[in-house]
Amino acid sequence: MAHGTSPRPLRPSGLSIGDIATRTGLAVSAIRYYEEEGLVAPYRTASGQRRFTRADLRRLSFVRIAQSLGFPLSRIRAAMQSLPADRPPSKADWGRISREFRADLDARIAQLEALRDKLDGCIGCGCLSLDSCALYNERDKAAALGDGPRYLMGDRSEDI
Amino acid sequence: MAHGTSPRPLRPSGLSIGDIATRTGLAVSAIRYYEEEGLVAPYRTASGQRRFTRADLRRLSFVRIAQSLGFPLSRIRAAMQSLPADRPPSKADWGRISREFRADLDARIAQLEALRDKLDGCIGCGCLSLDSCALYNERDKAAALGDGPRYLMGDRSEDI
DNA sequence: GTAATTCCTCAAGTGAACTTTAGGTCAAGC
DNA sequence: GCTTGACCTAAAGTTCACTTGAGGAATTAC
Repeated sequence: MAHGTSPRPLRPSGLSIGDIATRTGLAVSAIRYYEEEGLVAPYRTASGQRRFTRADLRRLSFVRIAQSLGFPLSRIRAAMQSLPADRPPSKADWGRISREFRADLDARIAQLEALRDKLDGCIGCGCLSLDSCALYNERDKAAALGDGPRYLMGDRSEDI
Repeated sequence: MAHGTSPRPLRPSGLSIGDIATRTGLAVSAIRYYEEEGLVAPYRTASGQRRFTRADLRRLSFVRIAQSLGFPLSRIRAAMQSLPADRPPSKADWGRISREFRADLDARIAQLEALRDKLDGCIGCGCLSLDSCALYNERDKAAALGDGPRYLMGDRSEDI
């Protein structure tokens, strides 16, 4: 920690990257990476050091939480782009994004449950080799989870 | 397809990698990769071409299904290592692995539901910035999902 | 018998989400 | 006033799960 034994109150000069790291549990290198990726935009001191506001702290906490829920950074960035740039986001702003993610999450859980039930009926009964097996043919259906292992979310609308 | 317009019956010589690819929906390159990773072990013809048995087809189908459920290859390999090497796996063998994955899946769904509910209570109410927020402090708890973004499964028992 | 496929290996590339390293600047504590 | 630690940038490395490409051999189709 840079500014003493406990992180100083945010005012007047904002938090350093080290302070933010300990507060959010993110690595310093991860925070720099998130800035590169446009997930957060700290201002700089005269000498070029990053300084973070309370709103930045919230953004980064949200990134961490959404990540732990399995959302890719691209999705998180997209959602956060709807946050206001001119004023600090309000409770309502965050609530809107939260509801968006909540809906995605519900869908993902439902999909997972459906597949789990097929797993019971299908692998459990040994029919894995049959061409009529529901799980086996899952790939043919529109409702299948993303078809690449890298896209667990199933929310990627681009090509592939 | 190598052996005619429709894939020939498995006997006497097994299926080629191309046949397996069309049957499982996997790419040829993916199947080669899975062999490298020890997930399947086809035999070879005199000239070095891969030939797959019915048991191999089942293994690869299982890999595809488990992948779509979000399990990493390392986990799938670990589970399949308990399959017998000397005889083709029985219905009971697959059933045991299936139950194992089903349990993991249930746990994952439960975790996701718990986090979703916290998302409601926590981000929804705007408390994201408070140090007492449950989601915010999720990382401190043993029950948290894997702490790296690459490990959505939370089933990785190694270091980190 | 030849052309078109399919197959082979090995090496390198891809994308996501970072970390690590190298080489330096700046600020805090004594 | 100097050392120590935190900070900076830029580039390269890491892991997972593959794909792509190069260069060549074997098989199949006509």
